[in-house]
Amino acid sequence: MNTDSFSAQQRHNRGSNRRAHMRETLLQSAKSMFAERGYHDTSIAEITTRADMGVGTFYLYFKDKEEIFETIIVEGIEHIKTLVQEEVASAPEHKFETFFRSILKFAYSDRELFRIALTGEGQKQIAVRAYGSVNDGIIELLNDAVERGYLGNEYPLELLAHFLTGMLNQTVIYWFMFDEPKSDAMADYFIAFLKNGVPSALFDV
Amino acid sequence: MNTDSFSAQQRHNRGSNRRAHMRETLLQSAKSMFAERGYHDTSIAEITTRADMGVGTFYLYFKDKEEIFETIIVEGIEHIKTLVQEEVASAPEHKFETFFRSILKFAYSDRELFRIALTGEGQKQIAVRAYGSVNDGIIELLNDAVERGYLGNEYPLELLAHFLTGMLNQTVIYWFMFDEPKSDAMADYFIAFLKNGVPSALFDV
Amino acid sequence: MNTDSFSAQQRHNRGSNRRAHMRETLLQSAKSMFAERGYHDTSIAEITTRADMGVGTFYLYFKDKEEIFETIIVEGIEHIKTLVQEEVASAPEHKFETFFRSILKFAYSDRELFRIALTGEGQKQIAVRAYGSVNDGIIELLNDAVERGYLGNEYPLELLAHFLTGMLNQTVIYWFMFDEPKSDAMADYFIAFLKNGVPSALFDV
Amino acid sequence: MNTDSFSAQQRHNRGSNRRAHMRETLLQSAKSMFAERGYHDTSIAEITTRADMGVGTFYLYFKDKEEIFETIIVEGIEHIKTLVQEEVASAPEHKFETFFRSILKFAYSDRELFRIALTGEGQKQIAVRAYGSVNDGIIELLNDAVERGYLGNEYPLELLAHFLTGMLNQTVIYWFMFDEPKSDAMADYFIAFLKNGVPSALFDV
DNA sequence: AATGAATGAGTGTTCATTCAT
DNA sequence: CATGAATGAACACTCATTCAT
Repeated sequence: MNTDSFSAQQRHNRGSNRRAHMRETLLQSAKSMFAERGYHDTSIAEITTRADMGVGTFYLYFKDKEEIFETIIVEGIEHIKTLVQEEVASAPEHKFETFFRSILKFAYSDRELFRIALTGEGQKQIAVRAYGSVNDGIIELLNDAVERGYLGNEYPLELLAHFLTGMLNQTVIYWFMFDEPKSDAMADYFIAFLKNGVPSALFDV
Repeated sequence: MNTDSFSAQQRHNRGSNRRAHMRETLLQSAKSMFAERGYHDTSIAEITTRADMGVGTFYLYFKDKEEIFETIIVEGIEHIKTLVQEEVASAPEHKFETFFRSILKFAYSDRELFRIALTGEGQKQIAVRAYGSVNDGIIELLNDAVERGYLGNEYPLELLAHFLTGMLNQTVIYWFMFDEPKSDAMADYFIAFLKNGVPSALFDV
Repeated sequence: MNTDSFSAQQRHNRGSNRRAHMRETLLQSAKSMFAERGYHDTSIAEITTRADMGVGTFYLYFKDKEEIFETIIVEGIEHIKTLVQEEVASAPEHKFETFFRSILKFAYSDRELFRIALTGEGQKQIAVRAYGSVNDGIIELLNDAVERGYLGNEYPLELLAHFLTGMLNQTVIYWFMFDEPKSDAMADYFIAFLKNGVPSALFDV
Repeated sequence: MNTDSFSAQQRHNRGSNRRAHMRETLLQSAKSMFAERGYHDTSIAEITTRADMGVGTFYLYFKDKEEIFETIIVEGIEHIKTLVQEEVASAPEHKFETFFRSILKFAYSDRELFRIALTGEGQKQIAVRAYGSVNDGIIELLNDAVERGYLGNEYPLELLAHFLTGMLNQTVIYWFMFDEPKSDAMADYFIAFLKNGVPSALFDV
């Protein structure tokens, strides 16, 4: 490799890194703006100002406002999914419990993402897709349990998955208001609830 | 009372009724528009056109777009709350179970309301407030149970309430996609889940 | 007719007149702007400012920029067409000559219109349509002449019409630069040229 | 001349040729884009992409979009002018007729150029200047004829020139719509019209 | 009270032009 | 010289809100 081609390579890498960096900066800027003010009350100009760029630059990286919104959600979910899958894979004996503990952990650390998905509206379907993704993960888990004989037909799986998704969802909303309990303690309560339901005495009330 | 003041009264009543009727028409129109197209994609002009009124008339009844949105949610929730409280009051032996059966029943019959609250882009946390209301109802119930000794300190009440709210919430979302099971059967599953949680075998997966 | 319905009628007329007046003001404003600066260099804001209205008002009367441009051309041509037809009809013995004298007269008095059509571009086809209209008028005249035996097949009519249209067209361009000769004297030269062509001696040069 | 300066010269020539070639490529690219899509709907990026260059390169050869447009017209006209002058010079007995036959021939073969001039939205009167050039050629011819006593003062020369320019102009427009008659046959009609004008019988219509 | 014409601030998006590499 | 990423002015168009009638 001669100096010329090396420097060419180097320049290309620098350009490539720069490009990735610009894109990431825009994503971060948009993410925080969307979280603070919501999708409709955030303008492209505000996103680029916070990213310290010119307005036009935005359109070098994203087709339109919708696309950056979708990207934030989709990539965010994808990222969490990967992390959760890794943790689940590393605990093959307790996949079910690990799944919920793991998802709560990462949801807590990326609460902003969920706030956006929940309040973002954006093309309506995107938030739905986000939750769909969580739901699908749960269904997969339940199916696996059924196949391996750990679960009967007590409930339609779809429905059970939705109950669990709803609990996760609302837990994040809870965190919008209160910071405690943090994800570990929260997961304990969550799991306890899953195991026992509500105290049966309540049904005498 | 002389004729004059009588007719004035009468006129006043007529005016008053008329006023209430106009307001109601606007609320219905806005509710259906918001449900169909979402908050941001609905214009005041569309609301008044569907209500068969002039645009200006809107502002005689509501301060702005925000206010009618809030009114729809708040009054809708208030209405359901009243209905639920009546049913709960008529079943003093099974208040807890009745509460959930009742809320699922009315939520199912007024799914439009929840769709608006959910897709309305949490305009200034209104949707949150809506769920807050459901949550408050649950907390009240749980407090009552604690006071009467039916419930210990297994979970922080706030948290338990959120789990339950989340389940209710997601159940409505489930109904956006599937129409079955309807509210009665749904309530059976819901209650069963509350009583038993998930099959404990799942924790061996 | 009672006073009430009379005043209603009156109000409606006033509104109707007002509407027509607003529209006309916008058309005049746009026409002069387009003539001065061309289609692309004229903004809606400039049009409405000159018309002493708010920007939004523009869209109460025209769908978009393209539409007002088209309207100016089409209505302008239509208007001139009517005037020319009236003059031609009033001189049944000299329709051919009258047509050109008349069109030159009105083109001179509405030079702005032609400048717009010539420099406006706008959806390319519009200017073409404008000239098409002039051309069609000529063709009609020539066809009539053929049917009545005054014209043989010396030239393809289409072609002859285009020669004449081209002369008219360029005459208006001439007027963009020089104000003289005015339409009457110009028409004399025009007609003389039509009658005699160029001095045949030129073909010996 | 030492080797150094030789190679410098060589390098300069190579550079010079290269420079001319780049410029020409850009002109061709812009010309075809303008012809296809019009001045305003063509972006610099599209011009350079078609020329297989970077956007920035454009500005090494032309000050701005306006300048390349003007260059296309001016150089195009200049080129045709040269060709016409050559043909005219080679037919000293029939300069007048040859001029028109020649200009029609080259206009037909370079219709793209005229389409651009005509639809380019008279950017700063460039199209006018283009026609001015044609007009000037005609005037020169007529002046020559006057000086040599072949032409009297039947018409103001300027005016006569405009009539002829207008006919040429419209002939090209005719060719935008119909491909026939081609330039030779067209020239026959054109000359015939110049010689005879319209059949005088038309003035009885 | 009811109307709807008028308003203009606000926003997404484009594109000619610059300049660091 | 050549490049193309970055820029930001400019603009068409929307729509919540006002106000004269």
